[in-house]
Amino acid sequence: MSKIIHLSVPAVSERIRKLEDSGIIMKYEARINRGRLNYKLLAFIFVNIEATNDIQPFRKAVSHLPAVLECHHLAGEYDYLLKVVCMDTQDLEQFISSELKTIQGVQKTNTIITLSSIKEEINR
Amino acid sequence: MSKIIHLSVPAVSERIRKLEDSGIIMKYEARINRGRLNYKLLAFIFVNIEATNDIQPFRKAVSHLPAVLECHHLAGEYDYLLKVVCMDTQDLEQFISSELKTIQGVQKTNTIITLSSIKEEINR
DNA sequence: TTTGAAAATAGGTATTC
DNA sequence: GAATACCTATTTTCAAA
Repeated sequence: MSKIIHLSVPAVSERIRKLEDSGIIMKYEARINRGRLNYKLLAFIFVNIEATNDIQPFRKAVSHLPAVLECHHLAGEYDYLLKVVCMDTQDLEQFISSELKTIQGVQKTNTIITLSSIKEEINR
Repeated sequence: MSKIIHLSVPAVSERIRKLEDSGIIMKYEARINRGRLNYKLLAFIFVNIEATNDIQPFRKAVSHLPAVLECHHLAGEYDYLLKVVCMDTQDLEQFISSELKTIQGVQKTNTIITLSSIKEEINR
């Protein structure tokens, strides 16, 4: 008998299986302490893309950059928002000049440094 | 024999145990498809806090708001950046006016709506 | 290789539509 | 009466020693 949820083990298993099958649970993953692996700098970078032809290659490029944790298409002044992790400011500079700005069509960017993170979850 | 990594099962288990014990692996979690649970709207909200006295209560308050996935302390024009999930624009309006702006010291806010997410990972 | 715990499965009942 | 969601009991699997 499961203690918290007042359901037997098989009943819980069955519910989980249904969530998996229906795609509500997408995957399971380990949560890594980035700081311990020396990725101590978190930054948000707003990006504007020059031409519509550049959009698809840009999306593909950022998808493959390991420093880019997130990439969101935005409504408003900027086109995209990137969430980026680096080791330090030098590493960030390297990322911006040698990786981000070398992508075709990347025009204006605006980088905001995070001092600390009060909360960081992936699921609601 | 593990196929991908060319290591025996006990060797892999031992590595995982060390990562857990050292705090590099912090936890394991299921990744949920938010859209399937009707949380279809993702927004970033910049926030300024009026007085230094308001900071600690603000941090505590946002930590407990389920709609707030992330809260980062920023360098630059704004003090904090929130990543927020809602069901729709009406739900977002409700969040901003009835939850966020009722927190003591929350002054100027600037909300940016996400149209789509190209990439969304938690680990580097 | 062994052993113990956890997960999967089988079989059965109550409830809902 | 068909489908669903739960139970207990049993078997199987898997990981730690």
